[in-house]
Amino acid sequence: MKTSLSTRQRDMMQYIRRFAQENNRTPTLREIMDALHISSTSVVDYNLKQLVAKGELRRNPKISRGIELTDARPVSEDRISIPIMGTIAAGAPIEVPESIPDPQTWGDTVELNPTMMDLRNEGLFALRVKGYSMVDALIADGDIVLMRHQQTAENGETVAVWLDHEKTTTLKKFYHEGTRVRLQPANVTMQPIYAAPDEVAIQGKLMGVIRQVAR
Amino acid sequence: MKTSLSTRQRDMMQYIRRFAQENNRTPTLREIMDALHISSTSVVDYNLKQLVAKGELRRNPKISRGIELTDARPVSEDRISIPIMGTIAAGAPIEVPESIPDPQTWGDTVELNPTMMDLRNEGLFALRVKGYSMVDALIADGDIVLMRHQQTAENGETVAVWLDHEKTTTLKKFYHEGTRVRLQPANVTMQPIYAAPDEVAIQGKLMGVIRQVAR
DNA sequence: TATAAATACGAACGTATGTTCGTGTCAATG
DNA sequence: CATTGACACGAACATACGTTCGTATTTATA
Repeated sequence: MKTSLSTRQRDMMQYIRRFAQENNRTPTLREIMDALHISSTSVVDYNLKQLVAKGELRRNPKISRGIELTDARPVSEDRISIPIMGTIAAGAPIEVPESIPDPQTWGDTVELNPTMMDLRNEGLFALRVKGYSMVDALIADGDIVLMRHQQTAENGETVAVWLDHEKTTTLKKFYHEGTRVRLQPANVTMQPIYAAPDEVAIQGKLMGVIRQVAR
Repeated sequence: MKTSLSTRQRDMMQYIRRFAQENNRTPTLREIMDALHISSTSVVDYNLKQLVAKGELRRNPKISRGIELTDARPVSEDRISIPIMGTIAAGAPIEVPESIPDPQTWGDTVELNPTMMDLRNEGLFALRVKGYSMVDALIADGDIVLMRHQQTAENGETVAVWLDHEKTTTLKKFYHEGTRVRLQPANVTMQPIYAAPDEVAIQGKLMGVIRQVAR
């Protein structure tokens, strides 16, 4: 049922797409008319109706600028922005922010949508990974790790923990074990660290990883 | 110069953002009026002017629905959709598609934007990883790997290669070595595979990895 | 070539939408 | 208590924008 478009209709589609792209809104009949040197809005209207019939567009009567592109609208507009707050470097303490600052002041951000990662938008922040200090957690140099601010952890969750004696923060799997906590590297060949609960402070929890290896 | 907003103005901003998000167009004065139970368009207009003065938005007089978010990203910004074509299971041959099918027929997709991964949109497809056959490449169970369809590779690139004798496809680092090719696991403790160039077929190249560990 | 279907024309019209303006309320200030 | 400035009201108004309609042109079809 792939009805073909007339030249004019194809031109109109192209114009509407470009216009929407550039202006964040769809054009009016008259804008289309002027751009394509059509002599009457009724001609535009006529062809618009054809395009609607052919499924290329939707139109909302009663609403000015009511043209809508049928394709350009994956529901995933529920996109969330996450601020990139700094860097994790091998050995160096992780820069974990005290709190998430005002969105206005964010610099770099990562924008996620549910098709790729479905996170509750709450206390999220991101860090760039520098070096290979976390290969044992399957995290490489250049990765971006997504974290959520939180002070507690369930057993088995990977968290950023502040170690009081080392004066550093590292990324480990967390386990409560009665009077002590066990911090387990993801790499099974490495030894866990044990500590008293009040010697460690959970800074955040690992939610996801993004890695780009080529372009 | 961080002028603060009145409650009403904050509500209006919030509503306008949400409306724009959902409808791909900004609301009219009357829509704002109804939504926020304001009794006159003039009140809306008044506060809109305030918001413009405070730099929160731009307005295009002469144009209906002429409100523009200052921080607005263009509607169909450069977001790219990548079809999730199947699964990589440990041991099993990788399902690498012969070619990218028509977008119309895509089922699941991942949507990327340049803030998280900046890829040339050309021959891209994605696979879900099942099992731990690729931990040595820092790829875990549940990850989504992003690949590009291609038949050739530069030295050192991680590619999906079809092995003629094994009748399987695996993910390895690729090296030309004169008359043979070396397929090197990312894990240095594992032995490389050597093969004649005509016994292997490069199916695609690893572009990125997406991992979600919690929500 | 006759006829129908598709497309184009342009003006009139009606509604959607933004703007203006005189007036009113309320809190802060002196 | 008078003054002032921020904000709200509502109705009238102006114009941006979509729709309709009778008529012309072009294109396909018999």
